Amino acid sequence: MASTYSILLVRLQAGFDQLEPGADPVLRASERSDFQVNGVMAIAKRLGRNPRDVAQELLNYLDLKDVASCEIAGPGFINLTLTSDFLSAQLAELTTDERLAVSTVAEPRTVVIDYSAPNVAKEMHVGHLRSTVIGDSLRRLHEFVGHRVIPRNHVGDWGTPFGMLIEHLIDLGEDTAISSLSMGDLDSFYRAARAKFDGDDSFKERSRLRVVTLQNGDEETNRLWRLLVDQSVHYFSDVYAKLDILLTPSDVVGESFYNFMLEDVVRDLDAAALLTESGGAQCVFAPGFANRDGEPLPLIVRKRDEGFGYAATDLAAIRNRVADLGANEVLYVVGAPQAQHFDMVFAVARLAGWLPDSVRCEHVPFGNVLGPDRKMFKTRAGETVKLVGLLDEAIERAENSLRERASDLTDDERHSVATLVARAAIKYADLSTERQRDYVFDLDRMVAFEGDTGPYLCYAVARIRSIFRRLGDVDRAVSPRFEVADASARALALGLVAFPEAVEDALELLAPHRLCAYLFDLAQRFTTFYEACPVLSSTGALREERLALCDLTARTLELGLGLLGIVAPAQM
RNA sequence: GCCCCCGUAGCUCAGUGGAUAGAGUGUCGCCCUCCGAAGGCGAAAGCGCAGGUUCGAGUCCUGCCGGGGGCACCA
Repeated sequence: MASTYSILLVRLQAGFDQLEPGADPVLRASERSDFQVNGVMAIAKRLGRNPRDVAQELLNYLDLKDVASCEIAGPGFINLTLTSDFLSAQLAELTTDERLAVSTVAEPRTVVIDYSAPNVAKEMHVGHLRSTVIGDSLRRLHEFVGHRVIPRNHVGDWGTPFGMLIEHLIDLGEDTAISSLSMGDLDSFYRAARAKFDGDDSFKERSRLRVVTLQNGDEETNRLWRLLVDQSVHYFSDVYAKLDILLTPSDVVGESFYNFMLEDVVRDLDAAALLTESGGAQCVFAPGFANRDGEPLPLIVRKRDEGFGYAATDLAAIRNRVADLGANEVLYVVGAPQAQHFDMVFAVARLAGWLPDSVRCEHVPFGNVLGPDRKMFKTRAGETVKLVGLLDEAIERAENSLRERASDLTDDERHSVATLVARAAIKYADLSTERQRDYVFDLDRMVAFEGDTGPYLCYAVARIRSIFRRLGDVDRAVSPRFEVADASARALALGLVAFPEAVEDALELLAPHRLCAYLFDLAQRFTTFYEACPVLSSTGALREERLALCDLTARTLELGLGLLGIVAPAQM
């Protein structure tokens, strides 16, 4: 079905085209009426005419009678009020539309989304939360509208630390090492290796040699390396499961995967005459980048010691994604500090011809997670905060909150509900702030059942579902005629029909927080309606309408939360 | 020094060049013989500063102030 907004826009566009072909009607939701049209003033300006006269003329061209009434207001706004027939018809269509009026795209793209990217043999910590949660939501959004998403978990599974990690593994013995890693205590393994590396020169030398044998493809060394990687990937999967993140081991395509392509990357850059030697390193100088002295800033693809930098890996990855995976779009959900690096990598990839203009390649940056002191979030001891620990604590707090509020859940039920609520709390808190901005991690606020939180949205869903539980699940299929006479019901209805634009907005801007804001607003509209309009004690057509509004609200919240990677419990 | 991001209510945050800048939280005041008060209704409270562009600026441009980040071989 066509969304309410899109129907209005098509009609308006036809009218605007007669004034000035292609002019944007600037259709927006409004507080003064249902929608407002702001585009007239701009046209009047260009035509050198009085805006209200132009608005008056436009009304002659507009064919809106069956959908909305118009009123010219202020300097030249046009306020639209939907006819009750039209609003009713839109609502009726929604009741039978699984997609709630969100259309699928006409031209599906192949979208590579690079997200999460933890490091092998290292704990997943809060630093990975944003990439993981935001990337996962972007993935769900793209898939929902019909794009083909290829997730890539670009894990750090290569480089100099692996010499020391493998030597440490050998020292421990495989069995001991594996059992220690499989307990998920990756950090202590890493730290032990690090400590030996820093304090024991012979170990350091062994580690250095081990890197060489690893990179030369020594079979036994690679087997040991593979053990480390597999154990870590297994652990990551546990964390993803715990957080309900879609990533699987088959999405893991780590740095090592591109290893054998790096020689070619450098060779081809050289062949394209893009390569320059500088300070012993092989570099590409893309125009527009300067260092702190104002001199050209290189992208170093091959270091002085002949090793490859991560720039080479990222270039190889772009090539692979465009040429082999057929990506039309590549999104890197990586922290904001890497902005310049990606600018340079993309610039070089374009210079080399590996990234055609037709391919959208974009760094999707996000701000830091800060502690209460507004510095990077760390424990009191200055260590990174484990993701699983965070989730466990959130579950515990959610469970306590649920226990306090006399609910008739069994202990098992309460625990599984608490798990869902805790996930909702953490994910929603992360997704609901504007991506680029740093945010202060405050578990108390996240798990609060009051306010703009995941738990509040869960509660809104649970309340609605409880109505239908009382009802015994009957009368659900009726598709009533909607009158939406009550102001709060009408406000709710307008919220319901706005869902497709919220989804599109989040997609276009790669901004899940837009969807969050919409869902919270919808939940508030619902509770206002719920206070004003008794459902079960009403009768006849009114009751049918109210039940249908309840059901639509629950479905919209559930679908919207689902696109954020959040599952709301039906009861809590 | 150059570049990027951010400065909105006491606090945490929304705000696609449009009308009277919105929420949450906290504070204060109301509302449970009524479907889940984990809620609702109401009040007080704000765009860092100065210019500029525009019919119209929180939004765009310039400068300044304040905070964070990046700026050649760790990714």
